[in-house]
Amino acid sequence: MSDRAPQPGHAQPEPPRTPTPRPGGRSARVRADVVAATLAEVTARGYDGLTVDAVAARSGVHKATLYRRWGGVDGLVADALTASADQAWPLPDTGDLGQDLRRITREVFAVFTDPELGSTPTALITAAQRSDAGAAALRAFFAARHQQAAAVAERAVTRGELPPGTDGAEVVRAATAPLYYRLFVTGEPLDARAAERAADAAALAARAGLFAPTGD
Amino acid sequence: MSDRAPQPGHAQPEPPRTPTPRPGGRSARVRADVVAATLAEVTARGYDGLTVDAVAARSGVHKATLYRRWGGVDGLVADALTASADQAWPLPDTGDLGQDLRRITREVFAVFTDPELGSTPTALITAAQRSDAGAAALRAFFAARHQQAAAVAERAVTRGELPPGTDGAEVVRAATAPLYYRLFVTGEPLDARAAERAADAAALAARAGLFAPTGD
DNA sequence: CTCGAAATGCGACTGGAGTCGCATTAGGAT
DNA sequence: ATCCTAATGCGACTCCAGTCGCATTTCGAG
Repeated sequence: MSDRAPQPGHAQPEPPRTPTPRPGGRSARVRADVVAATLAEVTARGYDGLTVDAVAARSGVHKATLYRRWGGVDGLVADALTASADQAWPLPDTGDLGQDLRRITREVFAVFTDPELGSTPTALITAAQRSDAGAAALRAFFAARHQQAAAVAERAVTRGELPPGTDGAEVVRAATAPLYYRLFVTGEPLDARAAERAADAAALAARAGLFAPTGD
Repeated sequence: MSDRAPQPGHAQPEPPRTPTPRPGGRSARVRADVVAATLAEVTARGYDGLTVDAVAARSGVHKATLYRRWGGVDGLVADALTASADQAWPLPDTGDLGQDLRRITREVFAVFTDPELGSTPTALITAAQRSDAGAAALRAFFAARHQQAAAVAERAVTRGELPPGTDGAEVVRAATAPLYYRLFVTGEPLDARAAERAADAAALAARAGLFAPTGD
């Protein structure tokens, strides 16, 4: 407000000196607000109703800032997904692989068939498929999920229930894939029996050693 | 044409006589052009590059007509998908369920990992997930695929390889779901080994009777 | 405390998607 | 052959997502 301070004179050649010197600052607060607003918007209005303007209005951050830092709706979704990747799902430990896998698939079933619980992850996953940034965030998201859930298979290996060397993440993928397949690819209705069957089939294949290197 | 005379003088109240008397006409030709243009556009520019204007320009059909009849990009994709649902995939018949399923999953793998072959179905599936019309078309598309491919399981039942009452479509879903799961949900890379493992796991579960009503 | 630079706020501008009313064309029926 | 009507062509209009240049604020450094 005092004077202008228009970088006069100094046009010396110092291009790549400090590319990103001080990113930390209020940016952190802004980002938190924006992520929260994005999640709230995507939950309230679904993916198709998600607009940059709405996130700007809800978060109090200017629209141009959102476009500058996130590049658009895609980036917002990707960032929200990244922030959501840390949250842990309840991981069962019943002492039996089949039971554990059933719990996992039932949990997936319960979350995504509940309009309240499922709207946010559904919208997030749908939205993330549309951009490279979103796809990368989605990969990281599921990688974290798989790695986390692989523990049930690893415990089964320890118990001697599964052959050593079994790829735990692959077991989890086999168990949950039919559910996500229906939810996000074919759009077929999902029921509890399908969830159980998928878990049982995965457990069966895992016990047969199909997910171990020597099982080939 | 003889008896059914046109009541010219009769101004009697006949509101719901012929709401949509003659839809057939050049509409068929227009539709064929539009579907072809939509497929060409979605193949050439991907889903994000698909615009109504581009389809209008390529097909020679006016933009307003496209919006009137198809409602937008979503409807165009849905119609293109419906038109594509009839095309048959090569269906193996090796005499062994495991081999047949492996052929199927390898075919899926081959198509979707080939940039040339896979771009159209990939874009179509991605696009279809964004609207109700597209989702409905996608369901029909996969229903046709499943019903078609279920034949390999039904033949296995006839051979005595699978228990009677086995849900053939469910077997196919189990075999292919892990592939589509990676392709369209997690975005993980797809390899031939994963395709084989999915087929083997499905065959194993099917033989164990998990997809038969008594298998519960 | 003061200064510098980056990040944000701000509003106007642009471009294209989508809509509307009307003129024209084409197919079906008498 | 001729009329009737639905379907299409046409262009202008609206509206909103996304961009740009500049003013302002805030954080880090000295």
